Amino acid sequence: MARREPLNREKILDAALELATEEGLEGLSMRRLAKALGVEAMSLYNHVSNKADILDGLAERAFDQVELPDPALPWPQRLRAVALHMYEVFARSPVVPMALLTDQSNPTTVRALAPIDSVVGALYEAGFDDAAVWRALGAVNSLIFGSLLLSTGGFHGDTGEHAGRKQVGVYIQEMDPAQLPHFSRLLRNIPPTDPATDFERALDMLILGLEQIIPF
Amino acid sequence: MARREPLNREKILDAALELATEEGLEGLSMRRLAKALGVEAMSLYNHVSNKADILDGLAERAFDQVELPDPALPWPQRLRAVALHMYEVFARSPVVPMALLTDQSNPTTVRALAPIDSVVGALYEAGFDDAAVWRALGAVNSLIFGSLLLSTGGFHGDTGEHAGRKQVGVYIQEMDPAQLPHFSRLLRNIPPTDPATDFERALDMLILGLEQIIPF
DNA sequence: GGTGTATGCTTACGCCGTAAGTACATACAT
DNA sequence: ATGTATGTACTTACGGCGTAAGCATACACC
Repeated sequence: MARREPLNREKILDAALELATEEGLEGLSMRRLAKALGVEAMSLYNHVSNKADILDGLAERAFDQVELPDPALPWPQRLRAVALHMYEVFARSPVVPMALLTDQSNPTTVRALAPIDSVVGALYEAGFDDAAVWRALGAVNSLIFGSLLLSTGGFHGDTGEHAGRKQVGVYIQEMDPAQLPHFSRLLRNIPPTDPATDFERALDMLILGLEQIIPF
Repeated sequence: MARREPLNREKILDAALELATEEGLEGLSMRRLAKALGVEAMSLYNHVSNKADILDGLAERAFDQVELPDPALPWPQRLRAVALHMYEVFARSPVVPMALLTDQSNPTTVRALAPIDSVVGALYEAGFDDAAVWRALGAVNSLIFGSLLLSTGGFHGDTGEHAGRKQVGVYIQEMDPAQLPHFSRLLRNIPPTDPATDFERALDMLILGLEQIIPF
């Protein structure tokens, strides 16, 4: 009886990322994941400790892909580079920001936190004190994660919805232009923008704002 | 046999908000909600069509609490006022932004979309074209929802975590200051900031940025 | 009193994460 | 060559979830 090629953590994470990318976070279940690997659900527990562990692994892999910028660069460019890379990496694996924000994942390894450290370093170098660094870090993270979540799924009536048009069309028909004049005007003319460049512009505005309040 | 006080949608929404505020979105289940109302789970379906309907109801109530500013105000102040009110209202009911961003709720009524319409109106008045309005709306929403989600729950290693100290303490101990020098310095000195005022500052920076790029 | 309708209860289905126990293939010691 | 230990996988089971379907009951109105 031919023994099956053995399972391991990496294979599980590979399959989990693929499944979650196709089916979303709620489509990623231990049973479906096992089935995709040709295995029973409980067998997974020989290689990962639970579902949160899988999500942590995916998050860690993602953080790991974020390139850290040359520390010699001026701080605004460093901040910009890290934030953009984080956005791009997470946009490629939308499960990860979703899992992070819903507290289903909470990676704490050095590898995962290195990009954050880089951002914090840039802010300290700019001359901000602890409180200002804390606030600025929060603002940058909010923008990154908010943009990601709004552009993948959440609240279609509101923004993004990557592909656009499809669901938005429903709103246009249902909406009474007399009651929501501006919003319905906007929806009638949705421009073909790309979430990534939209994020980039917002980030630049934020960095501009930061540069204007650095203490001297 | 004493007939019980009849159920209705409002009572269900009241209890749902209370339960979700105490137990979080994942603690809000039809069974637990029914138990809190002294009723069986399936009885709820006589008054709401499903769980998403309950979440839509909560979101709508929240949006309804957002005060719309005097249209006579200059557009930056109007934008600021709506965004701040949205933040405050949602911060009071953290389930709502969570449900919106995870696509478990998607309200489409006029009442729910009025604040958005107000924001869009302010941006058009500023002179932005469709694409710029679309982007600015996305940036504002990202900041609002990102701030809310990061400060309630998501990714403690990263930011906010309202009460602070407790979980952060764990990180400080586990973290190697040699590998994450800046981040560990920051965590050692977490200043006692309030998420709401942090959001306010970030919003002001964003509005400042918007004012600088209005076309003339 | 009879009937229609709205409300609530019960049961059941197919999911979920995972605890606990079992079967078995290989690797090694004797 | 035989026996044993180890690790992997499978099976079963528990208590949760959302909700479809069917049944019981209490009231409003004739």
